Amino acid sequence: MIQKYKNEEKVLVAVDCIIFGFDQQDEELKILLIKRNFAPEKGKWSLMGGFLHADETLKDAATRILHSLTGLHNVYLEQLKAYSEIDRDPVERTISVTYYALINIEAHDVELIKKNSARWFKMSNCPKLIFDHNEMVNDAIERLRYRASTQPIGFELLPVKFTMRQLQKLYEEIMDEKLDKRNFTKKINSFNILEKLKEKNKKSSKKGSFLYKFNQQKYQQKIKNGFGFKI
Amino acid sequence: MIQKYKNEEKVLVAVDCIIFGFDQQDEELKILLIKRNFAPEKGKWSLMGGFLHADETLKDAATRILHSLTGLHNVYLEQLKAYSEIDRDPVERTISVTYYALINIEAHDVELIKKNSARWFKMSNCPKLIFDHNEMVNDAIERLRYRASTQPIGFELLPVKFTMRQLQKLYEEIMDEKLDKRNFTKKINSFNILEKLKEKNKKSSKKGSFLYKFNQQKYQQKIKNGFGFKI
DNA sequence: AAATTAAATGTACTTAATACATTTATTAAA
DNA sequence: TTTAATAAATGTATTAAGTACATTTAATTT
Repeated sequence: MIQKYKNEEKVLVAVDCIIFGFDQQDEELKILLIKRNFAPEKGKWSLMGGFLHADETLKDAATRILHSLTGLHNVYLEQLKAYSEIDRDPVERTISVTYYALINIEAHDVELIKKNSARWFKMSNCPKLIFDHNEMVNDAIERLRYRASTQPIGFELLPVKFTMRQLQKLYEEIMDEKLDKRNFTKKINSFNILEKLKEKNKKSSKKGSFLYKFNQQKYQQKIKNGFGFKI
Repeated sequence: MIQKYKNEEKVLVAVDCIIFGFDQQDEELKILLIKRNFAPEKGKWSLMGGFLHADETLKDAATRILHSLTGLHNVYLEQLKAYSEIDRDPVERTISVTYYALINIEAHDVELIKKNSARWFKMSNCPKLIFDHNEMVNDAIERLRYRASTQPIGFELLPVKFTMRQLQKLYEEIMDEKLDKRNFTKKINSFNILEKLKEKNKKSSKKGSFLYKFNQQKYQQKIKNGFGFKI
């Protein structure tokens, strides 16, 4: 039998989730925050988080935490970074590993969110958060931008059928810059990951705009092989 | 007084370092590995690592570990990722956070390395490592490639004065592809981060090749603002 | 004087990025 | 039924960046 490691100090490990959603009503990128209901910083806004259990990986923990807030399974999750400043949590020494999640904002469980006193906030209007959570959010949006410029983003954040305008607005929100419609369309089409449907969405204009959906296979291919998105 | 978190499980947190160096003799990218001198897996090759202490951040720990092996201070370090599979360390549940380091291979303390039974290995000839360390190395080289394509690399890995050939070989090693000499020179010059010196390095040819050094200020500027390196 | 070595150098071609304005389909109101 | 309103759909010319490619040059050694 191998001896255990001796005299080594164990620490608390937390997992915090930066949950992104794209609100199709007002075409804005949002994050889901909870109102902390215990001391310290009770009543302040915070990322959804929890402690790592002995029998789960970090991703397991992130999945569990996300499910407990949104009711969602099979969510896109990517590990971001470990935060370890000694006093980042004033209660006790805790390091935190962050994950960011991309979810379809229409699909989550509204009741659960209420129960957890959670709310969607515009990214551009993110409140002051507890501890180092604002830094986490900033790091997450930076990573999301990187991902959106190297792999397709959208399937996780949009409904199954969507318009070219919605996709463009999503990219504009992520990149935080206006894009040219014609160049955007040209670029997206060149990736050959969309299927144009015969249906139109008539909500936005008299003319209506055609709906698209992702070609799953080609989309997954692009995720694997990547692309250079620059416009 | 705020209560401590109760009933939460603490875990061991390790830090493992992927230490890159560029060997100017044989113009190869190498990593520094140690021969593990305790069970389990005694005698096997491993990344240099250690446990996180209560009074230090993860980066502090990485710095300490790196210093204990190389004698170097002020080394370039970047956090990579946390690894948390339950049985990744068979002794006891341990999560590990990796950092990669870029060092000038000529500058380290050779005695210390010997004492730690460490050795430089060609990246392309990395041996089988313990636990999930090979995965860590693969993730590290991927990140290094990303960094080399968005920010200048070189200052950390090359001597103060170097030839254009050395810089090109370094990039070729990192990217694992041959580059065209004229296009490489053109590109690097367009970044305007080098100063051409009057001196020549006569070792490599009869004609000799001019030495360059980085313009510190412009180099740091590029690190902040980034560039697109693609050849 | 000739041979050797790697360094230094430029151009034409192809591809990708950018800037930019008009017409069209449909519905609702006059 | 005509007109007004709305956002959608669409193409081209220009500029910038990436790629492919071969010869001459400086210095040293034989």
